Amino acid sequence: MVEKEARSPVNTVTFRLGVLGAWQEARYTERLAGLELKPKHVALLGVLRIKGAESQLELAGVMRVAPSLVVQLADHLEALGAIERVRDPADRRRQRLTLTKDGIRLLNAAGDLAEELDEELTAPLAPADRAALTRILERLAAHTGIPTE
Amino acid sequence: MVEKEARSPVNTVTFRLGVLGAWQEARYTERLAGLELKPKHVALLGVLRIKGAESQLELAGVMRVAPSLVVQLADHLEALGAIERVRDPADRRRQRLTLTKDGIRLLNAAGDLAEELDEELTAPLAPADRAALTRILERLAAHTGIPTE
DNA sequence: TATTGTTATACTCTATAACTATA
DNA sequence: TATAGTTATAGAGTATAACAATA
Repeated sequence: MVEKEARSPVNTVTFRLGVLGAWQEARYTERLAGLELKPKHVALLGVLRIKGAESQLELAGVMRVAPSLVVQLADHLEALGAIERVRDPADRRRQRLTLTKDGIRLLNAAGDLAEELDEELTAPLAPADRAALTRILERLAAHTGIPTE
Repeated sequence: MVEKEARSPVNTVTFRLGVLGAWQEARYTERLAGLELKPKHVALLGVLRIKGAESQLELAGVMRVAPSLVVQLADHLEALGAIERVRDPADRRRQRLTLTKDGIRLLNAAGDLAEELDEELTAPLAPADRAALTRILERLAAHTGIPTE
């Protein structure tokens, strides 16, 4: 009979994802400051490009955040000129959000910043491991229902 | 001349680590509730087992959180009987924190919960990819100075 | 005077609840 | 009456600043 070794939680994937994720997100937040964006704004823009959104409520569902948060994020993005809100003529309660040219530029700029951070983070990894990490995280994201482009 | 493809930030390692990490940490927080612990408490216990701490200030440095937060976390863990605070006789300003038997039990229980979540999260991965993920995250943790047991 | 720990306060993020407009 | 969006409020988490004890 094999006694299971008591492993410290700090060595689990769960724990390390949490710590590394928070660490990397903090650094991303700093770099995004120049664009007047925070990661959640980027997430909203990203979802818009991937699949659009027939309503803000739908967007809240996809992003798994409260509808009231989508309002705040969209307010800011609209003020930046990154998105446009268009009332659905068929149902005037709904606001359709669309990416503007400037929004696409912002999203690409945010993408460049994220890639820079990727480079820095994965610098100590062998090329094969970098590729593996990218592939595995994509797999996990897809499996947990996180939007993927 | 190769034009670099504009990649969406949502497909970067940086962004996915942030989203997956927050998602998994939220689930871990739920499961830990029964132990009256939050992830930061587990982190403190974990660091204590790995390397001990000559002072709370040192612990704050290792954990990369404010000293005032260590006080709160330690207050709670002491109330649970998981740690003991012992004044350093040589320098009575310092509080040395030590894990108790109960603290070790709690840490192990928290480890079991994290392993359960690991199983669930990595279920869709091939065994080789699970191993790769564990190995790569450990590598990244070590490289960014995150404590490792 | 400098350092450790603690307490008081404030800020950020985000959710819940209440409200408005439209259906 | 039900739904989309919005606004108001509240809570969690954590940092910064002020303070106390010891060196």
